[in-house]
Amino acid sequence: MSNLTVRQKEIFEFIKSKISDKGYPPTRMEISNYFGFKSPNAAEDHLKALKKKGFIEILSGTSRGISLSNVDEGIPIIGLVSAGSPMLAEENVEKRIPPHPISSHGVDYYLRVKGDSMIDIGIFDNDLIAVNKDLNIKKGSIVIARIDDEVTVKTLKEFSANKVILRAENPNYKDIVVNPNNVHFDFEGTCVGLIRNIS
Amino acid sequence: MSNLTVRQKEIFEFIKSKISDKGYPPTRMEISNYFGFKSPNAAEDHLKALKKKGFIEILSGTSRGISLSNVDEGIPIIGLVSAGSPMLAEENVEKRIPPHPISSHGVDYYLRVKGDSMIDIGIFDNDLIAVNKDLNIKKGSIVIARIDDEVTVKTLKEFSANKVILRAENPNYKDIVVNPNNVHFDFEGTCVGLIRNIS
DNA sequence: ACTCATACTGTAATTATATACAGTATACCA
DNA sequence: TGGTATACTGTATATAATTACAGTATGAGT
Repeated sequence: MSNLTVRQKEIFEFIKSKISDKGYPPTRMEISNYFGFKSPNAAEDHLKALKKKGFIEILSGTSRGISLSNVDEGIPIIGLVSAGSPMLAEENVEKRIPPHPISSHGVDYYLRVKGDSMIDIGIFDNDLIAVNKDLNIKKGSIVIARIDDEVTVKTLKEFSANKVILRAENPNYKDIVVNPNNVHFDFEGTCVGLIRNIS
Repeated sequence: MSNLTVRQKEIFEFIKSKISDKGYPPTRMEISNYFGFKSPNAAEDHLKALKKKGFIEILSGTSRGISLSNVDEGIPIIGLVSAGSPMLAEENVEKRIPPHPISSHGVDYYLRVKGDSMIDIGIFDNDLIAVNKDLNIKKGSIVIARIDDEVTVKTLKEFSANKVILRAENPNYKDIVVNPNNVHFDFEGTCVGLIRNIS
């Protein structure tokens, strides 16, 4: 999405919004009217730019023949996280799937759960948890944290400038006590939902 | 969906499939070509019939101006089930939400879980379980069963002509042993997934 | 200085599309 | 037995839509 100009992005968003609420893409004329262009060719030029940059496909001779290119479609599933790489780095994306059907917060990605440390609150091995990375971290939240490049899901019990306590929801695990000044520590997000496939 | 003729249903399905895989609705000509009509007016007539029956909306003067009417969109969430009513009766539908993002089987509806009888396998109070109603019931499956108009979710332990054993996944609950000949008993479906919102 | 990308105006032509009108034939309902 | 719905063919036309060509103007990169 990054190598689009501001104007091109506006056009692209307009096309997406038309598709989602009307059910079909706009014509050149409709784009021009919306943006106040006096010539349909202005829209044509923009479409060509979007095509060139790989964001849409244009079917020639077809009315409203604009298809969105399915790059980056869907919410990414993050499996194993490579050391040092940002959560959403492409190398960590297992695949992409549709949005969470009922999450009341935005979902930035799904994280595949490894292990049984959270089974007492119903988070099992191989479940997908829905993560929002911008929500305010607060005591009692289920948080996704990174400690020295290791990513973990735990309940946040305490949270101050020099002491963080993370608790597993499984009596077999001990609390993790961290001083963020001594180790590399980051909150990666908050768990806002869960998805499980039962086959 | 019921008061459509066979032909009309075919047309309607064709329109839906075009929208979902091309991203825009078909023209009269494209419909005619697909069905082998020799006149675009055959398609026009069908569209008018579909409009009259409320399945689509047509925007006049607009190319590909066909919108699906949003009746029955989404997978229903079933909350409390009224005694005697079929699972999917409209009175039982709490709301409708998008499909399960990763379920490998079809999902006919979601059932809102009440109680803690399945917590040992991570199914908690208020979770939504995804139910497929046509899957083969087999030992070990998590099944949705109706016993004398009461709907319950349990693991199927035994299953023969005159004995069914349903087991809760929580040691505080006893097995439910049923003779299908003596009580009103039905399998309503199999649990194929789970969704949870964490707020 | 030159090219290229961006962001448009203005005009115009071909073709894609919607859609009315006139029929034909079958089936069902009252 | 006449009306209405279904399911088409066949023709025709106004208009919706794509899309090429010719410009103008600005800013970035080389």
